[in-house]
Amino acid sequence: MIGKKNATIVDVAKEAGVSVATVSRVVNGNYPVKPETKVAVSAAIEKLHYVPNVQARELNQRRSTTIGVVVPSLYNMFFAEVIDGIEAAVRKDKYSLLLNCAQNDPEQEQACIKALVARNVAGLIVISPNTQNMQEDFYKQLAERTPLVFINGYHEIPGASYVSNDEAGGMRTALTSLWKLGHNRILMVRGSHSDSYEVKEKVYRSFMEEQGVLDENLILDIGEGNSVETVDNTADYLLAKLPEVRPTAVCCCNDLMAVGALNACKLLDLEVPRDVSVMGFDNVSLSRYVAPKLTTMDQNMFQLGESAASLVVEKIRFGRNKKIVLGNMLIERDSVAEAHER
Amino acid sequence: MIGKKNATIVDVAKEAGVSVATVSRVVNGNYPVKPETKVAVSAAIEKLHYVPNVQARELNQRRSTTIGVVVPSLYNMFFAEVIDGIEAAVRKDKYSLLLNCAQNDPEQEQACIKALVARNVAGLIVISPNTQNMQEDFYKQLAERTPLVFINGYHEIPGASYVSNDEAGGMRTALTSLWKLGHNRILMVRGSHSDSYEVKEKVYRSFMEEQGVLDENLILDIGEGNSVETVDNTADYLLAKLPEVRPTAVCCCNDLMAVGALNACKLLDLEVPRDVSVMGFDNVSLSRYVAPKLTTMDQNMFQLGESAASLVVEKIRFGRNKKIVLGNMLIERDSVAEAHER
DNA sequence: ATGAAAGCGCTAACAG
DNA sequence: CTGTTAGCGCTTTCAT
Repeated sequence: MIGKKNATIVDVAKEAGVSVATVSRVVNGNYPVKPETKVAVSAAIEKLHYVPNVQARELNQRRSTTIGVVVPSLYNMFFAEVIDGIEAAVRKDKYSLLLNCAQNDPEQEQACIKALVARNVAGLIVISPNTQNMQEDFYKQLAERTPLVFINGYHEIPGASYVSNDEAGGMRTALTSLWKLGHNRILMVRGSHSDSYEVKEKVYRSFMEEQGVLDENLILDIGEGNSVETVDNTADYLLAKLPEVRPTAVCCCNDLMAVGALNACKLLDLEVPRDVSVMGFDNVSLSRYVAPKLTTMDQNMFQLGESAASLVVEKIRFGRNKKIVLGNMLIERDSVAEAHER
Repeated sequence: MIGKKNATIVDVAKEAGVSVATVSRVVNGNYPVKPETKVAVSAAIEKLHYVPNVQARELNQRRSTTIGVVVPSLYNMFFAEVIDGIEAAVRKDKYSLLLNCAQNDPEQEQACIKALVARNVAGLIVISPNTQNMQEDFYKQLAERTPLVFINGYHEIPGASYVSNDEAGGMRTALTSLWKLGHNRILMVRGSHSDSYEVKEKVYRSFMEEQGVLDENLILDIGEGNSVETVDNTADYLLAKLPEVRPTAVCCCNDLMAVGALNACKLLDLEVPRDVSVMGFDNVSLSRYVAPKLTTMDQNMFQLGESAASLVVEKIRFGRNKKIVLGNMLIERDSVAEAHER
């Protein structure tokens, strides 16, 4: 490395003609220091561009002010918006954010977390954890030593905190609203490897059973639900599925899939919502920009992130774990209408 | 904090009945260790769930394996996709990523960077730096002590590395293609506070001057270009501007603005591209999902991120700074067509 | 092949 | 009010 070496507290002490303890005191302002020495020290700090080494400080104090975040993907705006919320909240509490992307891969998810733990994070937030990892002992072990909060994770891990939207309730609301509009053949589109999909499918099944119309053919798993290809994959699947099962409505587990559904309909010359209704989930910004605008369940991502941040901090400071379930709301726009015969 | 205390190297040494040096050696595998002791140590590590403390290691070695990233906003998918590229590349080199969001605020941008420096990052990547900060001494000072790379930053800072798309070239290509289609009243839509906009406006001006049709009324600054409100703000501005200046085409500095333009046209009953053409910039995923699909300049965000990562690493390891300019390509979709009288 | 010890940059008693 | 010192968890000579 080229470049000037960073000044240390010792350099500053020498420059100012005081001890390192005094420098530390003026930096932290936690003990009285005579005004004139403070001035001298400040001058030295200024002159040498001294920046305290947080790593050293935290090592000494046996604490940490960084929190680790693991996302399955950055592709879905859902995650970006959640991260935004986390970042904003965490900043207020003077923590920094170490971000890792698991790329929808359970092993990489574990690797990310190990790396984060090695970096001595004060706590960990995992967004939409991989189902498989939740079933193994992995997270159980982890929760014993590191404050851990899941966003939209549903397996019970002792000691972990949770924040989620009421996805089950949201799904039921979505389904109910569709049903009331006369839709009796509702195709559910889901993805793989996340608990959220399981939760939603379960609600779908019980709702449909209640109505006495559960049809296994009306559940479609399009695979990875948060990748660059999700929209196009969904459209591809639906190109075959739609003519085959002729649903009156398509109820999707996220907005990416819903946009894929929109595109498939366009290709099949089905007009949305006249010929078929499309329901989204999440209410990412994208849902307002497509045509027709998506009717979708809002997940309030920013708040999801904020809440998660406050829960890690609470766990870090007081050892308390908690569960927060945020309500969600149906955003009615233009992709859902009354069912028609066709 | 509740929870078990993390084991340290000392605990492991005791458990295995060896010295800390030996434990260090088996952890790092950098010195010969007798097989049986290695086994004993490994067992102790396993038993105590020992994870080496990276902070302590790095303090000792006076190095760092974390790199800091500053984005102005997470709202525009442009940034998410760039971060994705950085994350993937950085991971390969065993670095971790400390993410900070400046929320489009120059002061917060500085605060982010200071926090990152205090955390002893090995290097820094700043995406779309704030124009104002680039003009002050701030980055100049910084570059003297910390490896620094800008993504789409244009002020010359000695010692910094740069990666950008050829935004000037891209703008010219976009304009040329519009011009060839007969558009002679091209409204340019830009944002504030980023060098990118300046670069593009400059190209716009000289291009229009060359054609002898430069009209100050045809340059519109919609303010913040990467916020939640960008799309709607743009639409609002355009609702007034479009009837007033009656352009044949709208050339936008990013896709968010272009989507806003699309929405404004819809509201004004202008059909795109029949009545007016809309040109985007970036080619974020969004641009494929709106209707009509955006014709736009691809910026290849992932590669932008990857390249930036490789440049920081190069600067960290060898002290070399470099400039990379990636080419970009016009993606012709459905929002641009020949100019019509109207 | 292994241990003892110094020291990375910092804070926090403790002693003046 | 200020200086001295121990030690955070780790790596790395230097001995053995």
